[in-house]
Amino acid sequence: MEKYAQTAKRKISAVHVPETDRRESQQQDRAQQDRAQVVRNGVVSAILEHRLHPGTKLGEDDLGKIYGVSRTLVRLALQTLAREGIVVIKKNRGAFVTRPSIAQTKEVFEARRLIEPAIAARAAQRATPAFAKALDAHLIEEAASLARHDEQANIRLSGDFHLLVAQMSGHSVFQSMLGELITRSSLSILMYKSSREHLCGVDHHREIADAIVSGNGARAGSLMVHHLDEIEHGLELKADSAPRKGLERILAAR
Amino acid sequence: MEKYAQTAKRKISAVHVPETDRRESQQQDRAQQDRAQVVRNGVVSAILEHRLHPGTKLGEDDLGKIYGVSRTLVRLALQTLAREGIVVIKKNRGAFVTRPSIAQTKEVFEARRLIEPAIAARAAQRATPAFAKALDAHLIEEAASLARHDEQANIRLSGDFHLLVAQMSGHSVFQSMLGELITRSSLSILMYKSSREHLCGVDHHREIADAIVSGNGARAGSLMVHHLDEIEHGLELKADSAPRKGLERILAAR
DNA sequence: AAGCAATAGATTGCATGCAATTTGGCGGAT
DNA sequence: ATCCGCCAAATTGCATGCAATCTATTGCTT
Repeated sequence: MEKYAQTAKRKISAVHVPETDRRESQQQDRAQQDRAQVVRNGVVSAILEHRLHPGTKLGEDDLGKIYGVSRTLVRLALQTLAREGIVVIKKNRGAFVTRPSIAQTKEVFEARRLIEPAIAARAAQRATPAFAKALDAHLIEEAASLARHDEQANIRLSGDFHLLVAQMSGHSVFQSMLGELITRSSLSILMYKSSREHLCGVDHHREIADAIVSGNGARAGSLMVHHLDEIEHGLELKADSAPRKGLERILAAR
Repeated sequence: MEKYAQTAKRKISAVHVPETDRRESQQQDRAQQDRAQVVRNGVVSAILEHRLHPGTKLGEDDLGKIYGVSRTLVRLALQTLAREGIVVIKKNRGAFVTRPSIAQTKEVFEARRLIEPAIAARAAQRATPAFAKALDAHLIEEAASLARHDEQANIRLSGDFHLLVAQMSGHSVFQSMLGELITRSSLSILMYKSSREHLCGVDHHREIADAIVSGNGARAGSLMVHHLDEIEHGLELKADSAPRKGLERILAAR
């Protein structure tokens, strides 16, 4: 439990975006200082890669030891995560990985169904060869992760696709909103995914990308909604199977 | 500069909402501890009431002295404000009240035009007598503030109306998103409002409320879009008159 | 034996202190 | 006279320490 690679949002930032856009989004990110971000990203990665489960307690000292930083920075990271809805801080109790309720999960997907079509449509309007290339490169990588059955990579790349589209939209507000929603979605998926077929193929993404590149915003939007619907319907959002957490979940499944 | 009343979101919380909703939104808020929130609210109020202007530096020691808390808590509040987009933190430089650019302002309003109709429609679906009463009470208060030419109160109440509708929607994700957008809108309005007629009458709000109470979601949504359009068009978002900030900009333009 | 109370341990909340970085002023060189 | 570089004051970045709160174990009482 000593090395937590921080690979989230790794290659996303390598994509070229117009100068004004980049300046703005950077401006926002500069709000967080470096080392706290490392902790935050580490936790997010760990969650996305199933190393950390909903309900797990994140002690300040524990994290501090792992990352070699003081509790001050851990606290800061935890605070950020709390604002993103990834972690819940209970007063005098500590921080815990959020265990999204069914209602919360539905809310997150509803929000995505509202925002993402708009994002996709905007991206289609602004499509350029450079963007097309970036999309293509991403889809190839995504397909590769799927081919080699690298679930962890695929989960991350799957989210990155949506983030990439958001970046193409050139709308920093939508972009940051979607960032939060995607992470929260991942948590929900992690918690409620039906045991069978959890990985959505790359086909949807491919279709959406095509629509965007060809400038067909309306089609991109409706495809996006459909895609999100499929993801949500792939979850078992029933009250009975609901909050299966850490160890119990695995044990209870047998 | 000694007493910063913290009246933001004051009566909002007095509105009755279904138990499940309240529990969830509280759960989120508990992430911030009390005293840091006091600082945060104080700054927000100060901004909304024109006591603090875009570009102003918010020194840690200064705020700490004013509110009687240590820099640790000030830092936390500043961090929160930064995430909300109200403040920009420059590394090793300090925190400054955000000076929203024209592009950012447009983005914020675009986001609101997307989200708020959906919120209004949802609110209309869930309309209950209790909610109707809350809306009515709010509109009366808003009209009163307008009648006595209390601009500060009106600015705050005007934002609170939208927040109230969001609360009625029972959608905590939309609610928190809108909270941020509204505060940022206020900043933009503060910066770009045309010198003449800045206060939008209470008429729009009244119409929207009526549509919601009568359960007409579609109408509530379109009225909302129209309302937001009017607000945005009331701003002077032209590059020339744009960021009338300190002196640098004006001088640099020559 | 079960339930309650008190104490000990652990963990978070917050403040303060020290190191690092930036800013503004001062002096010297061109 | 202007520009460049250096030094000092101020401010933020971060870590540590102490107090407050919660949890859990132990022991006592009924």
